[in-house]
Amino acid sequence: MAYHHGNLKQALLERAAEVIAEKGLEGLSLRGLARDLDVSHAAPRRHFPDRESLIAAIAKEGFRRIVAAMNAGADAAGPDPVARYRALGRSYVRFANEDPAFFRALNDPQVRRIRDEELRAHEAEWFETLREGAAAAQRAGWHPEASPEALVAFSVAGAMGAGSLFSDSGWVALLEGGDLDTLADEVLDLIVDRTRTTMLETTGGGDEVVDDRRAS
Amino acid sequence: MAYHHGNLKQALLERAAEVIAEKGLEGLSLRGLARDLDVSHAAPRRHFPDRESLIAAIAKEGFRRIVAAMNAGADAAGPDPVARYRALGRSYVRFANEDPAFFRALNDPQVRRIRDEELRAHEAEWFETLREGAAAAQRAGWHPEASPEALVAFSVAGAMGAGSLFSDSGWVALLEGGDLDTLADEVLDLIVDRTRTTMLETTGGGDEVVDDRRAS
DNA sequence: ACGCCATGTTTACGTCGACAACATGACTCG
DNA sequence: CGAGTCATGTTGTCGACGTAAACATGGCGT
Repeated sequence: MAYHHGNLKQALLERAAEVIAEKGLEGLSLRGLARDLDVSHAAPRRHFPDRESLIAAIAKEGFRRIVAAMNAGADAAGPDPVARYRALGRSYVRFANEDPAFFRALNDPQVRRIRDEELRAHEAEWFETLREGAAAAQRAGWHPEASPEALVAFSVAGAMGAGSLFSDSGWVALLEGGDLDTLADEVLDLIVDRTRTTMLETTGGGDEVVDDRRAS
Repeated sequence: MAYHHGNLKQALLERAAEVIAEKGLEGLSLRGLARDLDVSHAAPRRHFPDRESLIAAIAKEGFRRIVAAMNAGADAAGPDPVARYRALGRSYVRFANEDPAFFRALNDPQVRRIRDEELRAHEAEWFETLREGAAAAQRAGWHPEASPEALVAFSVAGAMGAGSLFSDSGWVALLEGGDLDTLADEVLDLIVDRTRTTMLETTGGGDEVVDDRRAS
């Protein structure tokens, strides 16, 4: 039996993700992790000086994964900026739906209050990904009448809101029938509202755009 | 000196609201409240059997206040269903912006996981308020092409998302310049998108609707 | 071979939620 | 008016947790 665990840091992160999925963020304790990994209660301290830093590490990884998923979704959506923009949001919501507890943990007030340069940078990167997507879509004729910053705020709000909604079984239970994926698609359609593209120039335009619902 | 506090329950709720504003929900402890109110550490137990029930009580009051604010906003917006719908959302975002910590606490995963019939009923009432507002707006010609349930989901997502965004100084800091109230108005405009009203029937219509930005 | 350093252990302290046993005093009813 | 009952607060205790300091182990480089 090794006195040293070998790769305790990684094991902690992995087990922590499991615990969050099972009991949520506030069910996560350093001592509990230590027990689960058959290690003394103070061992995790060598890798994470306090609970907050463990959570910060998990959150950083989470934002990294989300941004990666969003970029992958956009790339799969092809070159059209509006389709790419829609795919950003759709990928975000899909992430929220596929790993609800993890997603909710990322937006937990407890996480949002952590002062950590790296974490902030990751958050900002997510934010900027949406900003650039919205800006590109607008350059392509989407909502030409709106101010760019309003479109950013609208995009962030739409994404976070849809993520919150679809990651929470309590809210989902209040939605009547239908397939969740389909409903999420419809919500994304309302957010992106493709007939808005260049509408102010060519009234009634937009009918010829391809349906990108499944692009992500 | 009274052996009995007199109105400990109310005092606990009030002090709890302060603590949440100062340190967030996880900074709230029964023992801490007891200290603040110069009462023994077990006294709060007589009124709230555990921490969760205290939080549930606060959350119920919160949803009650939010629904009241939304209805008041809608009433102030006049009879037009679309204007009323917009006012529902605008009031929600205003609430989030005016009492950020309290608003965030209401959407805390910790709260969302509480099993409490009354709390659930209050949440559902909020949800249904938005549902009815969206349904009325649609009957008035708003987004006639969309499925009602998609509009509900879109409304809930838009509201929660905008609330999350504007109640979080971290996110707000990433928004560039401008007045927050104005930006919130613009976001609500993008959500409601009044030129959408009866657009499919009378293409290009909607220019004659009054501006209800300040209606709430 | 030696010693340093990363990594884990042990012990300890203070806070917390929760529980049980007890104290006080207000209010009721005979 | 006096006894009892009940709501409300107190004290004491337990186990879990975060955090910290002192100590142990063993791998690795010089």
